Amino acid sequence: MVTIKQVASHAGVSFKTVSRVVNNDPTVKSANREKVLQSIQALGYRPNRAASLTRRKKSGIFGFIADDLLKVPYTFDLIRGAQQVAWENNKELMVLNVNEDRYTAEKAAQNLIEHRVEGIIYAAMYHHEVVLPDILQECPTILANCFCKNPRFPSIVPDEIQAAETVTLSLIDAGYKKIAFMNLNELIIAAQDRKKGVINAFNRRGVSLENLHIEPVFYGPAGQEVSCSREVTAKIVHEFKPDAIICGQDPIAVEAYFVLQSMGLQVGKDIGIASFDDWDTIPTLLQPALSTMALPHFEMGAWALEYLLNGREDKVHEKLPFTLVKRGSY
Amino acid sequence: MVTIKQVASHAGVSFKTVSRVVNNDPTVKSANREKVLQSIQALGYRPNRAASLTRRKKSGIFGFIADDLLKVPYTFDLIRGAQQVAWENNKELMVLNVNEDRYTAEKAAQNLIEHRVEGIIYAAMYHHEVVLPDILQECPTILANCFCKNPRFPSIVPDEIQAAETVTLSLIDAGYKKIAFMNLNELIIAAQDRKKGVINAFNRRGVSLENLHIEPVFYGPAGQEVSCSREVTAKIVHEFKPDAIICGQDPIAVEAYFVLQSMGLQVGKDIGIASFDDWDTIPTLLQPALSTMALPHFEMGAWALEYLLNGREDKVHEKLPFTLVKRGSY
DNA sequence: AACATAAAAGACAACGTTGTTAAAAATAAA
DNA sequence: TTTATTTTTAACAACGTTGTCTTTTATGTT
Repeated sequence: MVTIKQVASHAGVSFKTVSRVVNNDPTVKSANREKVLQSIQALGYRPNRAASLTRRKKSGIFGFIADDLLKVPYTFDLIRGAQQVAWENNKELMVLNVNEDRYTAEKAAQNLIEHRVEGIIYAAMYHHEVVLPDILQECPTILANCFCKNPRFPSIVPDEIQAAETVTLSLIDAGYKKIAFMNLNELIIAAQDRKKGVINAFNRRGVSLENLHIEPVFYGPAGQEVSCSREVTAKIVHEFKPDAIICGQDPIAVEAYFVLQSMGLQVGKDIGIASFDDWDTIPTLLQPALSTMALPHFEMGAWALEYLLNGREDKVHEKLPFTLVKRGSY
Repeated sequence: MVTIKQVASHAGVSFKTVSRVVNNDPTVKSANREKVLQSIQALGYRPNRAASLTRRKKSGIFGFIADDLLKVPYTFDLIRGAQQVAWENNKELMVLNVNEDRYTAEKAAQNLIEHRVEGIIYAAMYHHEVVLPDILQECPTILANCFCKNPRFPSIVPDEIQAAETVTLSLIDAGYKKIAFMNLNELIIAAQDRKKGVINAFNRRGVSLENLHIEPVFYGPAGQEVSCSREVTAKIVHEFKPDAIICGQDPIAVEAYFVLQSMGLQVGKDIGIASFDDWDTIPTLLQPALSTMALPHFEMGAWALEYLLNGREDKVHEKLPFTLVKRGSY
């Protein structure tokens, strides 16, 4: 490949002048700058990042380690958010998808550190606790959409309580009186916190908890969960007779819609439905479109990169709010 | 950070010996190797990739440019496939998500070339024609899930004709007599090719085309398409009276299921449904689960990286087959 | 015109590695 | 034991940049 020295001799200046032009150093006479620019163009010169990094102290690269689990569409927004902030600051993001057996987080972190990244975001597909390899202590690291035992790692997670409280208040204020909540697997933090949020809302509005029914629809250890959304929907409608149902995630709502339709109930009219996630394409695929609490994935990604970018060292454990996306389902 | 020289003086050898140990050079006495290894451990040495790249000819890095559109869950498999092959060969993949206005493919390619990547995969969310920036000609580049006018760029795309033919043959052979195909927007290549495939199947089995009805359910220019899946489903069932429907993509099937249920028709019993994509979570969310032609995203990603890895220069335009995932919908 | 000063360009070391070649040490052969 | 040969280590250049310092050139002042 063409080097700075070849450009220099082609332009008839010293190679240091070429370096100055490439780095937009203002102390170059415009006549020379012009000559150099033309030579760069003519020879097709491309700076060699590796070489420049040997002299610069900062690499300008940030790492993003993604739990392979990253299968759910909207989680990609975590990457987007981080990348957006990286672009705005002329930084680069190296995304590595990891996977327990094939390519471990340990290996990924090692690669990133060898590239001298300025910081690492470790992101998980769903909000849960993770165990990090020790090597991550060698580099500023922030957890996104997850947390770990070691308090020295800062983290940014969605505010599950706020989300549940917000959507429940919205339902109550819209006039719904009897609400059922088909929760996620109670083993996961999101389910536990959302339960609190729903109850908070009832208490804040002074509504008796007799008008609330909470029941999980996923059981079993993570990864091999069994769903019983349809059965629970049918049972709840028959027995508890709610006028609104909150679903723990958008796919549950899809199943609920089917069951309700088969029972002759019209969503949005005979019964209100709300949900969590804003799982791309699903909410608008339904009729009426699904009102759902959108996870702040993009915002978490952006927040995490911003944290690293600012060279912060404080061990924050931040929570970001969900956003209510109101559509026609209640 | 710790350098090779610091390790050397700690271990009491020359820095070249440390370099040899790091690179697994067998010509190091095991006693010395041991000493060096311990020093590396003790000092927490991490090789500096940038520095090593100044001397090595190959960077060991491949670039992956993803059309931002990458919003659909399964498309992530393109990246997974490429990454898998990269891992197996001890290479790295730099994934850059691009976006018409914010971060162009041009800019992404420039960055990758500055990192001296050995090759670039340019991947699109859906199978369509793309326009590539000229800079990509400076580096071995292959298109995945897309193609472009310039024949000098090799490409790997899904075999739409094969897919449509396969699923149609499967339906005919399962005894279905009247088949409706709710196609994608006819402006896109997938819709055009699948139409051919469906017709091929009818011809191969000698079934009259009177038993086939093809109609698109998306209209308008890409990006601002209007869907009329529900209307078309209802109309087709009333007028054409098919015993099986093929949906152009899984979300269309979701809508069809709703319409059919509302008409009192049971999928898998009264009417067969098949689809394209294997759009994660959707097929198994439905009841009965949806039989669908899975796009070979993972395989395309892997194939593309393999192509680059082998230093191939031939201008192939390869097609990879879909896989029929048979579930209960027909 | 002479001088002082500021602006621009150049020379050269340095970055942390690997490649090459020479030297030293270990081993085998005589 | 000496010599030849092989194995192992070391010395030093090289990679393509940027940082620092010096020199040259241009500009302004008297």
